[in-house]
Amino acid sequence: MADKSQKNSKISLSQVAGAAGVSKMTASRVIRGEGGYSEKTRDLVMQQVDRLGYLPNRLATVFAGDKSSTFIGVSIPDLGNEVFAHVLEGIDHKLGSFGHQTVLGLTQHTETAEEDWIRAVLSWQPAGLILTGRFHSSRAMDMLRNAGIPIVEIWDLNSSPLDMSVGINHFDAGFDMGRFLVGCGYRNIGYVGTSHDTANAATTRLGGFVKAVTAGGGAGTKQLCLHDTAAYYPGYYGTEQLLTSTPTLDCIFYQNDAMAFGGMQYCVAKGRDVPGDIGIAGWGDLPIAAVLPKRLTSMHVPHLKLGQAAAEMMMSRLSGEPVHPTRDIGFQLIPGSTVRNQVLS
Amino acid sequence: MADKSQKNSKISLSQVAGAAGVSKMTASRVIRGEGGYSEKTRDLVMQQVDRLGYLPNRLATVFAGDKSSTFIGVSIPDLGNEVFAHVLEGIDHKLGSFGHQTVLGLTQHTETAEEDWIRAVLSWQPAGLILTGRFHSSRAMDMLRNAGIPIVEIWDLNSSPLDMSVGINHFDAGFDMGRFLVGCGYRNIGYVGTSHDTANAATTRLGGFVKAVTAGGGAGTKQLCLHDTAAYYPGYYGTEQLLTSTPTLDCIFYQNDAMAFGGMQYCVAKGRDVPGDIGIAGWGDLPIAAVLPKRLTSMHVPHLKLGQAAAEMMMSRLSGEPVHPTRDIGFQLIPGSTVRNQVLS
DNA sequence: TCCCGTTGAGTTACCCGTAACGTTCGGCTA
DNA sequence: TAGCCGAACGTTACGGGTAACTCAACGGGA
Repeated sequence: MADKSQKNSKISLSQVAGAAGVSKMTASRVIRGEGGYSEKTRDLVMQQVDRLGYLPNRLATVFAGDKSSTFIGVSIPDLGNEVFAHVLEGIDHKLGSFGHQTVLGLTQHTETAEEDWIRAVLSWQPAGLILTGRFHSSRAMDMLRNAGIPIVEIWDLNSSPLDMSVGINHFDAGFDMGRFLVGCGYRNIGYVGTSHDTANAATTRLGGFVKAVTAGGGAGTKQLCLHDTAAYYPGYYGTEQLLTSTPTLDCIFYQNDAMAFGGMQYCVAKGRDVPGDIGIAGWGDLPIAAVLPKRLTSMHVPHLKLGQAAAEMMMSRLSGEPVHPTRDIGFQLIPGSTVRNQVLS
Repeated sequence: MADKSQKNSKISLSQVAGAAGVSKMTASRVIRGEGGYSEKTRDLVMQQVDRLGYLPNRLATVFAGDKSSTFIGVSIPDLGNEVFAHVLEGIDHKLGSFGHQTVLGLTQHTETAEEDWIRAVLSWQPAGLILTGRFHSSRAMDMLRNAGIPIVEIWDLNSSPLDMSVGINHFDAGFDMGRFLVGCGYRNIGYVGTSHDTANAATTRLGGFVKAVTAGGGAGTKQLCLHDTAAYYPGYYGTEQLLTSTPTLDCIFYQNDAMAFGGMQYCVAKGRDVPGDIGIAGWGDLPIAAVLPKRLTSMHVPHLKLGQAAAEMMMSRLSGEPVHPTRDIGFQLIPGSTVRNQVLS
């Protein structure tokens, strides 16, 4: 009896059944609680389950039933950016509450890393995929279409998604920010961000931004795209670079709040008054804003809610409910006090 | 020919084999590239693989070979804390580079959530587990011991781990910070952190801290533990609470940098000079420190490296190499300038 | 007493790859 | 030209669990 518990290797259903003196099928029925057995049998089986520490092998279940698993592949560009950490948190909580698991993939903003990850994760027969962004390599697109599982594209709202999409329209959001800054009277506006090989939401946003600035009579936006992470320190030295090469700028828009904060610190360190001398606008409305004396001009996106919405769409689809394929989660401009007061027109 | 590509359902090896006019086994050999086939056969098979978009079903592979999967379960308390986001990033990159996948579990600092997640993830036959912290429920411990797979406990160095452990000694780190602050001449030191139902690294750290302060002649540390997340704003209002109830404090140690930064902002807002009136010390050395005019007194822990080290230990163990069961990743005290200069003794 | 429905439990086939053999066949040697 | 060998490829069994089916025992009503 006791010698069996020495074994480290996996306990299988038939071992449990054998120990309980019943057939595999009976043990299976008891463990799944689907009925068709006497109470005595149930006790016999459950006793052995406890004694042997049996854990069902879900791989085998998926395999046998030709049904999909309970794990969802989730691709995220990176976690250095707080924004995506919150999105992921929202996704994982919601998925967990439905008994599903997150299989993570950090793609480093590259399509090839995403493609490799998609191939790997699809080979494990996931129930669905949640992908950040709407740009994927063509081979990735082929695999995704062939997979025949629910897919939610998040962050960058895709009006004609592979399957489903939730996020915001980054072009519009960039446009709104541009119009707002122009409305504040700024005309020589710069941009500091990071560049990646592939198109992404930040690029789209910048497109909308530039359009609004140009349409509003601003000079062409002076752009600086660093080959670095979109973090505090790159924001600092990016601002240094930009202001050194173009000292006439009266306002800078940043790819995200971390960069904007870094930029603001540079300005403060150099004795430039914000927003008197120069306006600063970020993106994302980081939690740190709650304790700063000056609220950073930014754009609020409900990140946690976005993640939860993505997971909910996935769960609805998996349970066969009708799901609207796109969902705009919305954004809100935070006027803040790092730009001049808006000029009423 | 073309009508087959309409099918969304999974393409199996035998379908590929059938289309190529060879047996399953031959197709399998070609796809795995293990040799034993002619070039003509290889071309025939690979042609069908491309045409049909065949993706191997890894479930079946695991099943057939009785080998484990390429899943590594990774439990993390939460991602609101930047620190753990970086650890996770380090883990996922390293695992990914070895062709393994991260199955994420956010435990919200609770043992029951961790236990539920462990049960769920073990049923997917992961190759190994990486768990944050060294405290687990007793049922979790049973399952972990029975699982017979490599386990790395991270963050809080466990000198007698379940299997392997990498991290730092939080008691020592807390002690060092306490001794440092006492050395700076502080005697009425407060603490602001968050409380959770279960023991964790922050608790251990606080223990070491209190011991050093008491041993150094400081008054008993006045502690405030909020039921909230360890973030900027809780640091702000926690400081307000603590300083209102105990105005005589000359220094506050925080659970992490975010709280410390929030606390510092409160002090600044109330016109209190840091470190003239009051010293501020945090924990974690956040990236934001790089752009602040005053370096926050803190403790640097190489988070990314910690995550990578955990993944490396896991990979070494899985490939059968000998692995030292514990690894101290080390920490470094950042004196900063939010405390008074150390009094030389 | 016979028949039939119900309940409890066993049997078989299957899912998709792979390991371990078996088979075929062409080429080389004696 | 028999004999042998090895490359190339096929066959079979297996793994853990489940669906669908079969079967035996038992009890109640006609």
